[in-house]
Amino acid sequence: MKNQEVAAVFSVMADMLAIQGENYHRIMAYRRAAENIATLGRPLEQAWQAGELESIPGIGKTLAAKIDELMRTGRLGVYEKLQSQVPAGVVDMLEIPDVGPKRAALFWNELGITSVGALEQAAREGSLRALPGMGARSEEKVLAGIEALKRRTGRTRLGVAWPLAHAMLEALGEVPGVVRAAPAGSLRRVRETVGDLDLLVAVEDAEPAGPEAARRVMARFRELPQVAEVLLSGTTKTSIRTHEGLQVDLRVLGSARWGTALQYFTGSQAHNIRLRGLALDQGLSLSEYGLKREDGTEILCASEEEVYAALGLPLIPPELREDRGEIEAALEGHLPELIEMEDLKGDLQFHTTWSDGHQSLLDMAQAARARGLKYALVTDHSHSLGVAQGLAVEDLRRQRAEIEEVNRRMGNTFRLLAGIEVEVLADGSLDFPDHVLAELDLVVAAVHTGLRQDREQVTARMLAAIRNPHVDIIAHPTGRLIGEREGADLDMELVFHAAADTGTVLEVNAHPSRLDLRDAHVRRAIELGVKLAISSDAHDVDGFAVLPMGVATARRGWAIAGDVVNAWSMEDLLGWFVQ
DNA sequence: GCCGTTTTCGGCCCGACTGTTTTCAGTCG
Repeated sequence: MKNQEVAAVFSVMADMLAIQGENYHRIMAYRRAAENIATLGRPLEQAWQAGELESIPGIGKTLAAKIDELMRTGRLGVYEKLQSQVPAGVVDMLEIPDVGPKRAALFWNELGITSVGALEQAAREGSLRALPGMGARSEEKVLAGIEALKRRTGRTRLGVAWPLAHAMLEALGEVPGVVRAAPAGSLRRVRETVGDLDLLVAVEDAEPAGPEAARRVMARFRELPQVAEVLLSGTTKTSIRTHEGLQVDLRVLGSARWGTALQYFTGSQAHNIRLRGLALDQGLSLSEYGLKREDGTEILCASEEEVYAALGLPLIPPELREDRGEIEAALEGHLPELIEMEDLKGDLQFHTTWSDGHQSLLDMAQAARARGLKYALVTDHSHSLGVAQGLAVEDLRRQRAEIEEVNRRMGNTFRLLAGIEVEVLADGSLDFPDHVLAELDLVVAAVHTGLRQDREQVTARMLAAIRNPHVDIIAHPTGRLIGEREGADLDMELVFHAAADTGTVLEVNAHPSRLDLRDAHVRRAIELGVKLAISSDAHDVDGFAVLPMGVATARRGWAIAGDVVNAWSMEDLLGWFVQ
């Protein structure tokens, strides 16, 4: 069984136990296990075979035994028993905003409702308002929630969420009395998709100017053009839904509490729970408003550094805050010195008008240099990728002459390297003969077609490309498009081992629709000794702007500059591939 | 159900907002 399948079983079990009114902490144990399995980065089956299940955080004897049963039989007795007790439609109701386990159980037990459709009908008939704790307003909210559920499009990609958040923050930043405005939540942790947006605004601390400014911020927020519906609005918190159906939560606090607030609203929830536990161990209670001692006195933190320092920890970068070992590493003083955008010295994939790019070699080279890069590898498509007007062998040689001309014009401030994004064909062979590839500085190989091949076939094809002595880098290894298309069904463990053996570099494609390798794969690849390239895949001069998202994805995978070949000097980079 | 240089039992983060309530439960993050 795959990680996602096991995680889904535990997640649904958590929902069912919640509906049955089970102990809250037992439910949380199932949720934590599901989360950790889903983001493990290596096959759970492998950990199972190695007898290492209990080394996974949140997996103890009981859950390890359940995983064992799932792996051996594909079934889980206690899960099937729960399924016979709690109808699937009742679990589905938890997807509705403002319907949690208590209300789902209420609707089911009191009115015999076992589906979202039946719930909608009951709400329309006015039968929910008579239930204990319910009323006409609550009934309306259930209906509105069902409507929102029907419109919902799932998680929003980073490339969409990021500009939206910054547009809203810019407007809020103009309100008089605002001191700071920043994104928090999964956007600040730079997850590849976000479920909602969390925005944080600090106003001046003075009375009554601060509270007045806070009211102005809330009013301005409710009236932003992106807002379709105000879900709730109080003095510190307002939630809205955009026309696209994305929920945006805004919190406003005094700037003296900025550190605890930013820390808290950045999350993740699992990270925060651990942090609050650490605080309690030291006789402190941590909230978004500050640290409280047992005698009730407060410690205010204006910066996140102060929050972590108060708990005896160094600042943990937002990208690591997922409770995947970062707190232990911080306690032991072993936090990695994560790669930073400033470390990048070059780019190892971009396109020009020679194939499907929109600008010339010279324009692209100048744009890359303007972003502080020292070198870039030209990687137009090879000819079999007809949709991208791929290059034929003779085009490649003419392009080489132009590359050399651009290099002469740019002098010693910048260097273009001659490369190609060569197609890996259906049988694992490459689109160009070896002697052509041998003429290039570096060769990037990519699979664009036949991604649906079965696991064995597509993995064999990828391994053939990795083992080809002319191939230096594998572009966007899985080929996934976030929210649109699953990647190829590759055996990533085999891919990583092969890449480590041959020294073949795997790309972290920085485009927000790809981010491929993804964060969990980055971490596993590094563990196995694989080197990475963070590449823009730019098709125009603005395309280099995505590089920070690639860097952030690498950081989420605990990458340091030494793991990333384009954080090295050009000499070191080229030297790596001659070995 | 997990977890432990204060514990193998007894803890397990903390607060805002809403609606239905005369003091709080449910949901959410």
